[in-house]
Amino acid sequence: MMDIKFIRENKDLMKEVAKNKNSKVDIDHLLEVDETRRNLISEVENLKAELNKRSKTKPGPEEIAALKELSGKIKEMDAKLSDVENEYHGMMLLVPNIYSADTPVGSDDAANKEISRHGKLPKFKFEPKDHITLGKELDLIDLEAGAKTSGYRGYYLKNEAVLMHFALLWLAINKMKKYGFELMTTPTLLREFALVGSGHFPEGKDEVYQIGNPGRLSDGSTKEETFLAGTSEPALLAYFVDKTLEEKDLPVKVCGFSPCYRSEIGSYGKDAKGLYRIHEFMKVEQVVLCKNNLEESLEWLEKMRGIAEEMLQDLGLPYRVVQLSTGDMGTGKYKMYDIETYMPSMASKNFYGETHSDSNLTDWQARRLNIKYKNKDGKTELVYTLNNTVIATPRILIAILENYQQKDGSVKIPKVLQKYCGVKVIKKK
RNA sequence: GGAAGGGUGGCUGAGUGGCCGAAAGCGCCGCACUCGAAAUGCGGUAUACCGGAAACGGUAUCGCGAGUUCGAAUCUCGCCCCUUCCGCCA
Repeated sequence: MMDIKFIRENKDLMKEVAKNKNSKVDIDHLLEVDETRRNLISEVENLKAELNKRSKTKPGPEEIAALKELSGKIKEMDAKLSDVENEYHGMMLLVPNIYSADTPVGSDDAANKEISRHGKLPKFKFEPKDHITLGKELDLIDLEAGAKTSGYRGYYLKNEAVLMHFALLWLAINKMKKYGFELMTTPTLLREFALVGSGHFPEGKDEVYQIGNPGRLSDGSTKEETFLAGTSEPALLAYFVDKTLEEKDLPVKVCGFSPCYRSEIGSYGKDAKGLYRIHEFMKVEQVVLCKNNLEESLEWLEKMRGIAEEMLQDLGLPYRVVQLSTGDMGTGKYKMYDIETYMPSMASKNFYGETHSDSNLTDWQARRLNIKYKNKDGKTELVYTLNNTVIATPRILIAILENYQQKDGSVKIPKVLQKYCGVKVIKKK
Protein backbone atom coordinates (compact mmCIF):
# COMPACT_ATOMS: atom_id res chain seq x y z
CA MET A 1 0.00 0.00 0.00
CA MET A 2 1.13 3.50 -0.72
CA ASP A 3 0.96 6.47 1.64
CA ILE A 4 -2.11 8.51 0.71
CA LYS A 5 -0.17 11.69 1.48
CA PHE A 6 2.46 10.67 -1.04
CA ILE A 7 -0.23 10.00 -3.63
CA ARG A 8 -1.79 13.41 -3.00
CA GLU A 9 1.54 15.16 -3.34
CA ASN A 10 2.73 13.17 -6.36
CA LYS A 11 -0.37 12.82 -8.42
CA ASP A 12 1.29 12.98 -11.85
CA LEU A 13 4.03 10.57 -10.89
CA MET A 14 1.49 8.10 -9.53
CA LYS A 15 -0.55 8.30 -12.70
CA GLU A 16 2.53 7.49 -14.72
CA VAL A 17 3.44 4.63 -12.40
CA ALA A 18 -0.07 3.22 -12.65
CA LYS A 19 0.07 3.39 -16.43
CA ASN A 20 3.49 1.76 -16.72
CA LYS A 21 2.58 -0.97 -14.28
CA ASN A 22 -0.60 -1.77 -16.23
CA SER A 23 -2.66 -0.90 -13.19
CA LYS A 24 -6.39 -0.45 -13.46
CA VAL A 25 -6.48 1.99 -10.60
CA ASP A 26 -7.73 5.50 -11.38
CA ILE A 27 -5.62 7.94 -9.38
CA ASP A 28 -7.87 10.92 -10.10
CA HIS A 29 -10.89 9.03 -8.87
CA LEU A 30 -8.99 7.79 -5.82
CA LEU A 31 -8.14 11.34 -4.84
CA GLU A 32 -11.76 12.41 -5.27
CA VAL A 33 -12.91 9.55 -3.05
CA ASP A 34 -10.21 10.48 -0.55
CA GLU A 35 -11.49 14.03 -0.37
CA THR A 36 -15.08 12.92 0.07
CA ARG A 37 -13.89 10.57 2.75
CA ARG A 38 -12.03 13.22 4.69
CA ASN A 39 -14.92 15.65 4.52
CA LEU A 40 -17.30 12.99 5.78
CA ILE A 41 -14.93 12.09 8.61
CA SER A 42 -14.84 15.71 9.78
CA GLU A 43 -18.61 16.01 9.66
CA VAL A 44 -19.30 12.75 11.45
CA GLU A 45 -16.67 13.40 14.09
CA ASN A 46 -18.09 16.80 14.87
CA LEU A 47 -21.52 15.28 15.38
CA LYS A 48 -20.04 12.54 17.53
CA ALA A 49 -18.20 15.08 19.63
CA GLU A 50 -21.48 16.84 20.31
CA LEU A 51 -23.28 13.61 21.11
CA ASN A 52 -20.50 12.50 23.43
CA LYS A 53 -20.53 15.82 25.22
CA ARG A 54 -24.28 15.82 25.74
CA SER A 55 -24.37 12.16 26.79
CA LYS A 56 -21.75 12.47 29.52
CA THR A 57 -24.39 12.61 32.18
CA LYS A 58 -27.97 11.37 32.33
CA PRO A 59 -30.08 13.50 30.03
CA GLY A 60 -33.69 14.40 30.72
CA PRO A 61 -36.57 13.02 28.64
CA GLU A 62 -36.80 15.94 26.18
CA GLU A 63 -33.01 15.92 25.80
CA ILE A 64 -33.14 12.21 25.01
CA ALA A 65 -35.55 12.88 22.18
CA ALA A 66 -33.15 15.44 20.73
CA LEU A 67 -30.20 13.13 21.12
CA LYS A 68 -32.13 10.32 19.48
CA GLU A 69 -32.41 12.45 16.40
CA LEU A 70 -28.72 13.34 16.51
CA SER A 71 -27.81 9.70 16.97
CA GLY A 72 -29.93 8.73 13.99
CA LYS A 73 -28.20 11.30 11.86
CA ILE A 74 -24.80 9.98 12.91
CA LYS A 75 -25.82 6.45 12.02
CA GLU A 76 -26.93 7.57 8.62
CA MET A 77 -23.68 9.39 7.97
CA ASP A 78 -21.62 6.54 9.35
CA ALA A 79 -23.22 4.22 6.83
CA LYS A 80 -22.37 6.62 4.05
CA LEU A 81 -18.82 6.98 5.34
CA SER A 82 -18.45 3.23 5.57
CA ASP A 83 -19.34 2.88 1.87
CA VAL A 84 -16.82 5.54 0.97
CA GLU A 85 -14.16 3.96 3.18
CA ASN A 86 -14.72 0.59 1.54
CA GLU A 87 -14.27 2.05 -1.90
CA TYR A 88 -11.21 3.95 -0.71
CA HIS A 89 -9.54 0.93 0.86
CA GLY A 90 -10.35 -1.26 -2.10
CA MET A 91 -8.62 1.21 -4.37
CA MET A 92 -5.70 1.76 -2.01
CA LEU A 93 -4.93 -1.96 -2.12
CA LEU A 94 -4.53 -1.68 -5.87
CA VAL A 95 -2.27 1.35 -6.00
CA PRO A 96 1.13 0.20 -7.24
CA ASN A 97 4.43 0.98 -5.62
CA ILE A 98 6.73 3.35 -7.46
CA TYR A 99 9.63 1.69 -9.28
CA SER A 100 13.35 2.39 -9.32
CA ALA A 101 14.79 4.75 -11.91
CA ASP A 102 16.72 1.91 -13.54
CA THR A 103 13.66 -0.27 -14.03
CA PRO A 104 12.98 -0.72 -17.74
CA VAL A 105 9.63 0.69 -18.74
CA GLY A 106 7.49 -1.64 -20.79
CA SER A 107 4.26 -3.50 -20.78
CA ASP A 108 5.44 -7.11 -20.91
CA ASP A 109 8.38 -9.47 -20.50
CA ALA A 110 9.86 -8.36 -23.83
CA ALA A 111 10.92 -5.19 -22.04
CA ASN A 112 12.85 -7.07 -19.38
CA LYS A 113 16.55 -6.33 -19.35
CA GLU A 114 19.22 -9.00 -19.23
CA ILE A 115 21.81 -8.02 -16.63
CA SER A 116 24.32 -10.84 -16.83
CA ARG A 117 25.04 -14.45 -17.77
CA HIS A 118 27.01 -16.93 -15.73
CA GLY A 119 28.38 -20.42 -16.12
CA LYS A 120 29.39 -22.47 -19.11
CA LEU A 121 26.63 -23.95 -21.20
CA PRO A 122 26.96 -27.71 -21.62
CA LYS A 123 28.14 -28.86 -25.05
CA PHE A 124 26.42 -32.09 -25.91
CA LYS A 125 28.09 -34.38 -28.42
CA PHE A 126 24.81 -36.23 -28.69
CA GLU A 127 21.15 -35.33 -29.03
CA PRO A 128 20.17 -34.12 -25.54
CA LYS A 129 16.89 -35.26 -24.06
CA ASP A 130 14.40 -33.18 -22.14
CA HIS A 131 13.67 -33.85 -18.46
CA ILE A 132 10.43 -35.61 -19.29
CA THR A 133 12.22 -38.23 -21.35
CA LEU A 134 15.07 -38.53 -18.88
CA GLY A 135 12.64 -38.75 -16.01
CA LYS A 136 10.78 -41.55 -17.67
CA GLU A 137 13.81 -43.53 -18.82
CA LEU A 138 15.54 -43.31 -15.45
CA ASP A 139 12.31 -43.89 -13.50
CA LEU A 140 12.50 -40.52 -11.73
CA ILE A 141 9.26 -38.80 -12.70
CA ASP A 142 5.83 -40.27 -13.37
CA LEU A 143 3.60 -37.67 -14.95
CA GLU A 144 0.94 -40.09 -16.19
CA ALA A 145 0.37 -41.48 -12.73
CA GLY A 146 0.48 -37.93 -11.37
CA ALA A 147 -2.24 -36.78 -13.72
CA LYS A 148 -4.31 -39.85 -12.97
CA THR A 149 -4.12 -39.35 -9.21
CA SER A 150 -4.00 -35.61 -8.89
CA GLY A 151 -5.26 -34.25 -12.19
CA TYR A 152 -3.74 -31.89 -14.71
CA ARG A 153 -0.15 -31.03 -13.69
CA GLY A 154 0.07 -33.73 -11.09
CA TYR A 155 3.33 -35.62 -10.76
CA TYR A 156 5.17 -38.25 -8.79
CA LEU A 157 8.87 -37.97 -8.08
CA LYS A 158 10.62 -41.28 -7.64
CA ASN A 159 13.92 -42.75 -6.52
CA GLU A 160 16.95 -40.45 -7.04
CA ALA A 161 14.67 -37.54 -7.93
CA VAL A 162 13.31 -37.74 -4.40
CA LEU A 163 16.82 -37.81 -3.00
CA MET A 164 17.81 -34.76 -5.03
CA HIS A 165 14.56 -32.98 -4.16
CA PHE A 166 15.37 -33.18 -0.47
CA ALA A 167 19.10 -32.71 -0.98
CA LEU A 168 18.40 -29.36 -2.63
CA LEU A 169 16.26 -28.28 0.29
CA TRP A 170 18.90 -29.35 2.77
CA LEU A 171 21.59 -27.54 0.85
CA ALA A 172 19.48 -24.38 0.79
CA ILE A 173 18.56 -24.53 4.46
CA ASN A 174 22.16 -25.08 5.53
CA LYS A 175 23.30 -22.19 3.39
CA MET A 176 20.73 -19.84 4.90
CA LYS A 177 21.72 -20.90 8.37
CA LYS A 178 25.32 -20.14 7.47
CA TYR A 179 24.29 -16.66 6.32
CA GLY A 180 22.65 -15.99 9.66
CA PHE A 181 19.02 -16.33 8.64
CA GLU A 182 16.57 -17.57 11.22
CA LEU A 183 15.05 -20.81 9.96
CA MET A 184 11.33 -21.36 10.03
CA THR A 185 8.81 -23.79 8.70
CA THR A 186 5.76 -21.73 7.96
CA PRO A 187 2.05 -22.47 7.88
CA THR A 188 0.70 -23.34 4.48
CA LEU A 189 -2.91 -22.60 5.41
CA LEU A 190 -3.23 -18.87 5.66
CA ARG A 191 -5.83 -16.41 6.74
CA GLU A 192 -6.78 -13.79 4.25
CA PHE A 193 -4.96 -10.92 5.94
CA ALA A 194 -1.58 -12.54 5.34
CA LEU A 195 -2.17 -12.65 1.60
CA VAL A 196 -3.59 -9.15 1.49
CA GLY A 197 -0.60 -8.06 3.51
CA SER A 198 1.96 -9.56 1.16
CA GLY A 199 0.14 -8.13 -1.84
CA HIS A 200 -0.89 -11.49 -3.30
CA PHE A 201 -4.47 -10.35 -2.73
CA PRO A 202 -6.68 -8.88 -4.05
CA GLU A 203 -5.15 -9.01 -7.52
CA GLY A 204 -3.72 -12.53 -7.42
CA LYS A 205 -6.67 -14.18 -5.75
CA ASP A 206 -7.37 -16.54 -8.67
CA GLU A 207 -3.89 -17.94 -8.29
CA VAL A 208 -4.56 -19.18 -4.76
CA TYR A 209 -6.54 -22.21 -3.62
CA GLN A 210 -9.27 -21.54 -1.14
CA ILE A 211 -9.89 -23.98 1.69
CA GLY A 212 -12.69 -24.42 4.19
CA ASN A 213 -16.33 -23.57 4.09
CA PRO A 214 -17.00 -19.92 3.58
CA GLY A 215 -20.71 -20.61 3.20
CA ARG A 216 -23.11 -21.57 5.92
CA LEU A 217 -22.60 -24.84 7.73
CA SER A 218 -25.49 -27.23 8.39
CA ASP A 219 -25.93 -25.85 11.91
CA GLY A 220 -26.26 -22.32 10.53
CA SER A 221 -22.85 -21.15 11.65
CA THR A 222 -20.11 -19.90 9.38
CA LYS A 223 -16.46 -20.75 9.39
CA GLU A 224 -13.60 -18.55 8.36
CA GLU A 225 -12.05 -19.62 5.06
CA THR A 226 -8.33 -20.07 4.66
CA PHE A 227 -6.05 -20.22 1.66
CA LEU A 228 -3.19 -22.42 0.54
CA ALA A 229 0.01 -20.44 0.37
CA GLY A 230 1.87 -20.24 -2.93
CA THR A 231 5.08 -19.34 -1.09
CA SER A 232 6.19 -18.93 2.51
CA GLU A 233 6.69 -15.20 1.95
CA PRO A 234 3.23 -14.14 3.25
CA ALA A 235 3.60 -16.30 6.35
CA LEU A 236 7.11 -15.00 7.02
CA LEU A 237 5.88 -11.42 6.77
CA ALA A 238 2.70 -12.05 8.75
CA TYR A 239 4.89 -13.35 11.55
CA PHE A 240 5.68 -9.69 12.22
CA VAL A 241 2.22 -8.22 11.69
CA ASP A 242 1.41 -5.27 13.98
CA LYS A 243 4.86 -5.48 15.55
CA THR A 244 7.09 -2.57 16.38
CA LEU A 245 10.68 -3.79 16.26
CA GLU A 246 13.75 -2.09 17.68
CA GLU A 247 16.22 -0.59 15.24
CA LYS A 248 19.01 -2.66 16.80
CA ASP A 249 17.14 -5.84 15.82
CA LEU A 250 17.22 -4.91 12.14
CA PRO A 251 17.78 -6.30 9.67
CA VAL A 252 15.57 -9.27 10.41
CA LYS A 253 16.64 -12.16 8.21
CA VAL A 254 14.29 -15.12 8.04
CA CYS A 255 14.27 -18.20 5.90
CA GLY A 256 11.05 -20.10 5.33
CA PHE A 257 10.57 -23.64 4.20
CA SER A 258 7.15 -24.75 3.01
CA PRO A 259 5.13 -26.57 0.43
CA CYS A 260 3.68 -24.19 -2.14
CA TYR A 261 0.39 -24.39 -3.99
CA ARG A 262 -0.60 -22.52 -7.12
CA SER A 263 -3.81 -22.92 -8.99
CA GLU A 264 -2.28 -21.70 -12.27
CA ILE A 265 -5.70 -20.55 -13.36
CA GLY A 266 -5.21 -18.47 -16.46
CA SER A 267 -2.19 -20.41 -17.64
CA TYR A 268 -3.91 -23.46 -19.13
CA GLY A 269 -1.82 -24.84 -21.93
CA LYS A 270 1.21 -22.79 -20.93
CA ASP A 271 4.27 -24.93 -20.16
CA ALA A 272 1.82 -27.80 -20.23
CA LYS A 273 4.35 -30.60 -20.09
CA GLY A 274 6.67 -31.77 -17.38
CA LEU A 275 7.67 -30.26 -14.07
CA TYR A 276 7.94 -26.63 -15.08
CA ARG A 277 4.48 -25.39 -14.17
CA ILE A 278 2.91 -27.51 -11.46
CA HIS A 279 0.32 -27.03 -8.75
CA GLU A 280 2.43 -28.04 -5.79
CA PHE A 281 6.10 -27.86 -4.99
CA MET A 282 8.57 -27.16 -2.20
CA LYS A 283 10.45 -23.97 -1.65
CA VAL A 284 13.03 -22.38 0.60
CA GLU A 285 12.49 -18.64 0.67
CA GLN A 286 14.51 -15.75 2.08
CA VAL A 287 12.89 -12.64 3.53
CA VAL A 288 14.60 -9.57 4.92
CA LEU A 289 13.09 -6.71 6.90
CA CYS A 290 15.43 -3.75 6.99
CA LYS A 291 15.47 -0.09 7.90
CA ASN A 292 13.48 2.51 6.07
CA ASN A 293 16.45 3.32 3.88
CA LEU A 294 16.48 2.90 0.14
CA GLU A 295 20.23 2.38 -0.27
CA GLU A 296 20.31 -0.26 2.41
CA SER A 297 17.34 -2.07 0.94
CA LEU A 298 18.94 -2.06 -2.50
CA GLU A 299 22.07 -3.54 -1.01
CA TRP A 300 19.96 -6.32 0.48
CA LEU A 301 18.37 -6.93 -2.89
CA GLU A 302 21.85 -7.55 -4.28
CA LYS A 303 22.95 -9.66 -1.30
CA MET A 304 19.90 -11.87 -1.54
CA ARG A 305 20.47 -12.22 -5.24
CA GLY A 306 24.03 -13.22 -4.44
CA ILE A 307 22.83 -16.03 -2.20
CA ALA A 308 20.51 -17.34 -4.89
CA GLU A 309 23.28 -17.12 -7.49
CA GLU A 310 25.59 -18.97 -5.15
CA MET A 311 23.07 -21.81 -4.99
CA LEU A 312 23.17 -22.12 -8.76
CA GLN A 313 26.94 -21.85 -8.82
CA ASP A 314 27.18 -24.58 -6.17
CA LEU A 315 24.99 -26.71 -8.37
CA GLY A 316 27.08 -25.91 -11.43
CA LEU A 317 24.11 -24.63 -13.39
CA PRO A 318 24.38 -21.86 -15.98
CA TYR A 319 21.97 -19.00 -15.45
CA ARG A 320 21.24 -15.43 -16.33
CA VAL A 321 19.93 -12.50 -14.37
CA VAL A 322 17.09 -10.42 -15.76
CA GLN A 323 15.75 -7.16 -14.42
CA LEU A 324 11.99 -7.06 -14.79
CA SER A 325 10.17 -4.26 -16.52
CA THR A 326 7.43 -2.13 -15.03
CA GLY A 327 4.72 -4.18 -16.72
CA ASP A 328 6.09 -7.51 -15.55
CA MET A 329 7.22 -6.82 -12.01
CA GLY A 330 4.07 -6.81 -9.94
CA THR A 331 2.12 -4.11 -8.20
CA GLY A 332 4.07 -3.82 -4.98
CA LYS A 333 7.59 -4.14 -6.30
CA TYR A 334 10.09 -1.30 -6.37
CA LYS A 335 12.82 -3.26 -8.09
CA MET A 336 12.93 -6.86 -9.14
CA TYR A 337 15.24 -9.43 -10.67
CA ASP A 338 14.46 -12.87 -11.98
CA ILE A 339 17.15 -15.46 -12.13
CA GLU A 340 16.64 -17.84 -15.01
CA THR A 341 18.45 -21.14 -15.13
CA TYR A 342 19.58 -22.79 -18.32
CA MET A 343 17.22 -25.59 -19.34
CA PRO A 344 18.02 -26.99 -22.79
CA SER A 345 14.39 -28.04 -23.32
CA MET A 346 13.11 -24.50 -22.81
CA ALA A 347 13.77 -23.44 -26.39
CA SER A 348 10.52 -21.47 -26.44
CA LYS A 349 11.91 -19.34 -23.61
CA ASN A 350 15.38 -18.83 -24.99
CA PHE A 351 16.52 -21.91 -23.08
CA TYR A 352 16.27 -20.19 -19.74
CA GLY A 353 13.53 -20.87 -17.22
CA GLU A 354 12.70 -18.71 -14.23
CA THR A 355 13.85 -20.31 -11.02
CA HIS A 356 14.32 -17.39 -8.64
CA SER A 357 12.59 -14.10 -8.08
CA ASP A 358 14.27 -11.32 -6.10
CA SER A 359 12.20 -8.30 -5.05
CA ASN A 360 12.46 -5.10 -3.09
CA LEU A 361 9.01 -3.94 -1.96
CA THR A 362 10.24 -0.97 0.11
CA ASP A 363 7.48 -0.14 2.63
CA TRP A 364 4.58 -1.28 0.44
CA GLN A 365 4.00 -4.55 2.30
CA ALA A 366 4.95 -3.14 5.69
CA ARG A 367 2.23 -0.51 5.43
CA ARG A 368 -0.35 -3.23 4.73
CA LEU A 369 0.88 -5.39 7.59
CA ASN A 370 1.74 -2.58 9.99
CA ILE A 371 5.31 -3.73 10.55
CA LYS A 372 7.33 -0.94 12.12
CA TYR A 373 10.43 -0.25 14.10
CA LYS A 374 11.50 2.38 16.55
CA ASN A 375 14.51 4.29 15.27
CA LYS A 376 17.28 5.82 17.37
CA ASP A 377 15.28 9.02 17.87
CA GLY A 378 12.35 7.04 19.19
CA LYS A 379 10.31 7.64 16.07
CA THR A 380 8.40 4.74 14.54
CA GLU A 381 9.02 3.97 10.89
CA LEU A 382 7.78 1.30 8.55
CA VAL A 383 10.31 -1.40 7.73
CA TYR A 384 11.32 -2.20 4.17
CA THR A 385 10.72 -5.76 3.02
CA LEU A 386 12.49 -7.92 0.48
CA ASN A 387 12.20 -11.50 -0.62
CA ASN A 388 13.93 -13.95 -2.89
CA THR A 389 13.83 -17.62 -3.67
CA VAL A 390 16.65 -19.77 -2.34
CA ILE A 391 15.53 -22.91 -4.10
CA ALA A 392 12.26 -24.17 -5.55
CA THR A 393 12.02 -27.80 -6.36
CA PRO A 394 11.21 -29.83 -8.42
CA ARG A 395 11.43 -27.07 -11.04
CA ILE A 396 15.18 -26.83 -10.58
CA LEU A 397 15.42 -30.59 -11.23
CA ILE A 398 14.62 -29.81 -14.87
CA ALA A 399 17.89 -27.89 -15.13
CA ILE A 400 19.84 -30.51 -13.24
CA LEU A 401 18.59 -33.44 -15.28
CA GLU A 402 18.98 -31.67 -18.59
CA ASN A 403 22.41 -30.13 -17.91
CA TYR A 404 23.92 -33.17 -16.24
CA GLN A 405 22.81 -35.79 -18.75
CA GLN A 406 25.45 -38.09 -20.25
CA LYS A 407 25.78 -39.70 -23.62
CA ASP A 408 24.89 -43.11 -22.20
CA GLY A 409 21.54 -41.80 -20.94
CA SER A 410 22.64 -41.51 -17.32
CA VAL A 411 22.59 -38.32 -15.28
CA LYS A 412 25.32 -37.20 -12.94
CA ILE A 413 24.26 -35.81 -9.61
CA PRO A 414 25.84 -32.40 -8.89
CA LYS A 415 28.77 -32.73 -6.55
CA VAL A 416 27.25 -30.65 -3.72
CA LEU A 417 24.23 -32.92 -3.64
CA GLN A 418 26.09 -36.19 -3.65
CA LYS A 419 26.77 -36.30 0.07
CA TYR A 420 23.07 -35.75 0.76
CA CYS A 421 21.98 -38.32 -1.82
CA GLY A 422 24.55 -41.01 -1.26
CA VAL A 423 24.57 -41.54 -5.01
CA LYS A 424 26.77 -40.02 -7.73
CA VAL A 425 25.16 -41.08 -10.96
CA ILE A 426 21.60 -41.94 -11.89
CA LYS A 427 21.58 -44.92 -14.20
CA LYS A 428 18.91 -46.91 -15.89
CA LYS A 429 17.43 -49.45 -13.53
C1' G B 1 -16.46 -34.14 18.20
C1' G B 2 -18.81 -33.22 23.52
C1' A B 3 -18.68 -30.03 28.18
C1' A B 4 -17.08 -25.73 30.88
C1' G B 5 -14.36 -21.21 31.59
C1' G B 6 -11.86 -17.08 29.58
C1' G B 7 -9.59 -12.83 25.99
C1' U B 8 -8.89 -5.40 29.40
C1' G B 9 -2.65 -0.85 28.23
C1' G B 10 4.67 -3.29 27.84
C1' C B 11 3.21 -7.11 31.96
C1' U B 12 -0.09 -8.66 36.30
C1' G B 13 -4.98 -7.39 37.17
C1' A B 14 -9.78 -4.33 38.82
C1' G B 15 -13.98 -2.79 36.43
C1' U B 16 -21.14 -5.78 34.71
C1' G B 17 -24.78 0.73 31.26
C1' G B 18 -22.97 7.38 31.95
C1' C B 19 -18.31 10.19 36.60
C1' C B 20 -13.89 4.73 32.13
C1' G B 21 -8.81 5.53 27.47
C1' A B 22 -9.85 2.68 31.64
C1' A B 23 -8.16 1.62 39.28
C1' A B 24 -3.98 -0.58 41.58
C1' G B 25 0.71 -2.89 41.29
C1' C B 26 5.05 -4.01 38.31
C1' G B 27 8.15 -2.19 34.46
C1' C B 28 10.05 2.11 31.84
C1' C B 29 11.43 7.62 31.55
C1' G B 30 12.36 12.37 34.13
C1' C B 31 13.11 15.09 38.68
C1' A B 32 14.24 15.36 44.02
C1' C B 33 17.13 13.19 48.00
C1' U B 34 22.61 11.02 47.81
C1' C B 35 29.69 11.64 47.17
C1' G B 36 27.38 7.70 44.15
C1' A B 37 23.87 3.76 44.30
C1' A B 38 19.79 1.27 46.62
C1' A B 39 15.48 2.62 49.12
C1' U B 40 11.96 6.57 49.22
C1' G B 41 9.05 10.74 47.33
C1' C B 42 6.99 13.63 43.14
C1' G B 43 5.69 13.78 38.00
C1' G B 44 5.25 11.36 33.32
C1' U B 45 4.48 6.93 30.53
C1' A B 46 -0.65 3.50 24.12
C1' U B 47 -1.83 3.57 18.97
C1' A B 48 -4.21 5.23 14.57
C1' C B 49 -6.92 8.75 11.90
C1' C B 50 -9.05 13.91 10.95
C1' G B 51 -8.02 19.26 11.54
C1' G B 52 -3.76 22.60 12.66
C1' A B 53 2.66 25.75 10.91
C1' A B 54 2.66 24.45 15.95
C1' A B 55 0.68 24.41 20.75
C1' C B 56 -3.32 21.71 20.77
C1' G B 57 -8.38 20.03 19.69
C1' G B 58 -11.55 16.06 17.96
C1' U B 59 -12.72 10.87 16.80
C1' A B 60 -11.85 5.73 17.23
C1' U B 61 -9.65 1.60 19.75
C1' C B 62 -10.85 -3.15 26.33
C1' G B 63 -9.73 -10.27 20.73
C1' C B 64 -12.44 -9.01 15.65
C1' G B 65 -17.12 -7.64 13.28
C1' A B 66 -22.26 -6.42 13.54
C1' G B 67 -26.45 -4.98 16.73
C1' U B 68 -29.47 -2.86 21.11
C1' U B 69 -29.23 2.12 23.61
C1' C B 70 -29.64 9.17 24.13
C1' G B 71 -25.00 6.67 25.99
C1' A B 72 -21.38 0.07 25.64
C1' A B 73 -15.05 -2.58 28.21
C1' U B 74 -19.96 -3.75 30.52
C1' C B 75 -26.10 -6.15 27.19
C1' U B 76 -27.26 -9.34 22.32
C1' C B 77 -25.53 -12.09 17.91
C1' G B 78 -21.63 -14.00 14.61
C1' C B 79 -16.46 -14.99 13.96
C1' C B 80 -11.37 -15.71 15.82
C1' C B 81 -8.23 -17.31 19.65
C1' C B 82 -6.71 -19.39 24.53
C1' U B 83 -7.32 -22.70 28.98
C1' U B 84 -9.34 -27.20 31.44
C1' C B 85 -11.89 -32.02 31.24
C1' C B 86 -13.77 -36.11 28.06
C1' G B 87 -13.56 -38.61 23.22
C1' C B 88 -10.70 -39.51 18.73
C1' C B 89 -6.03 -39.39 16.38
C1' A B 90 -0.35 -38.98 13.05
